[in-house]
Amino acid sequence: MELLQLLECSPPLAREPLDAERAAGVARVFKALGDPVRLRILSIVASHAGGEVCVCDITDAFELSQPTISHHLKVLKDVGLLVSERRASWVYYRLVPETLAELSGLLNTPATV
Amino acid sequence: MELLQLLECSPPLAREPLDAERAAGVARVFKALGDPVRLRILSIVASHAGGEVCVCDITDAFELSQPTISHHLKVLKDVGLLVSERRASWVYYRLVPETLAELSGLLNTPATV
DNA sequence: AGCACCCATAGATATCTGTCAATATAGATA
DNA sequence: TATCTATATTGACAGATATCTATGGGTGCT
Repeated sequence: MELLQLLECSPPLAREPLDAERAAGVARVFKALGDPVRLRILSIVASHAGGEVCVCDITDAFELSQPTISHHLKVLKDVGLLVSERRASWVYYRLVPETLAELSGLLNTPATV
Repeated sequence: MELLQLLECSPPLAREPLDAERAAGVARVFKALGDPVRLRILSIVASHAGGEVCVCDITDAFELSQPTISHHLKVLKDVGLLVSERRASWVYYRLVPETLAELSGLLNTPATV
């Protein structure tokens, strides 16, 4: 099952105990967010006017090697938080807001549900 | 700075690029959520009627050693997602809904902000 | 064709992490 | 005090991960 589909059919954590299978899928996404560099990359992409960012712009924002940034982008893409598109020599990354929204809903507490 | 305070004064990821210092703090919390066992523990505590759960009940829900569960509880507690209280021989864990709510807010996308 | 630039992949390595067995600590009870 | 139960801590170890260098693949330009 796709991760986004799994997120879509998962009730908030505070509603009922999460079963093992869903927990494994959801944990993959949170683990992707559990790195400061990836959080910053995601934030750069998510907050960028126009909605997409070139890899070169991301690389410039860090003092890390280009392969390291490429690795982090792949992790974020693999869990469905980002998508990429190549145009000419450049590759552009965009946020998948649905995935972020599903995650947000998962964290809703009884008061907010 | 306390992690909850840091979360409280962090704008949504999609509002502006997260600075390195905040990213480090926020990543700690997401990293704690990035393990399936911890997600299930958190969900058990969060969804439990009465709001608190004895460690023994959590241990019974997994086929893992007691020290392993204790370790995961410590991780969740260290990032401010859970608090604990000892009463007699037993230790009870409770959710900190504010932390969960702040995380949820952090993930809000432009459409939802 | 050749070159320069952008990005991804492969391989290596040091560090981090999840797990367990063993042990320690704290409270209750006899 | 001795002992039992519940939980935490310690130490060890296998596997995961973040990072780098080196290399490959794709695109445009001359």
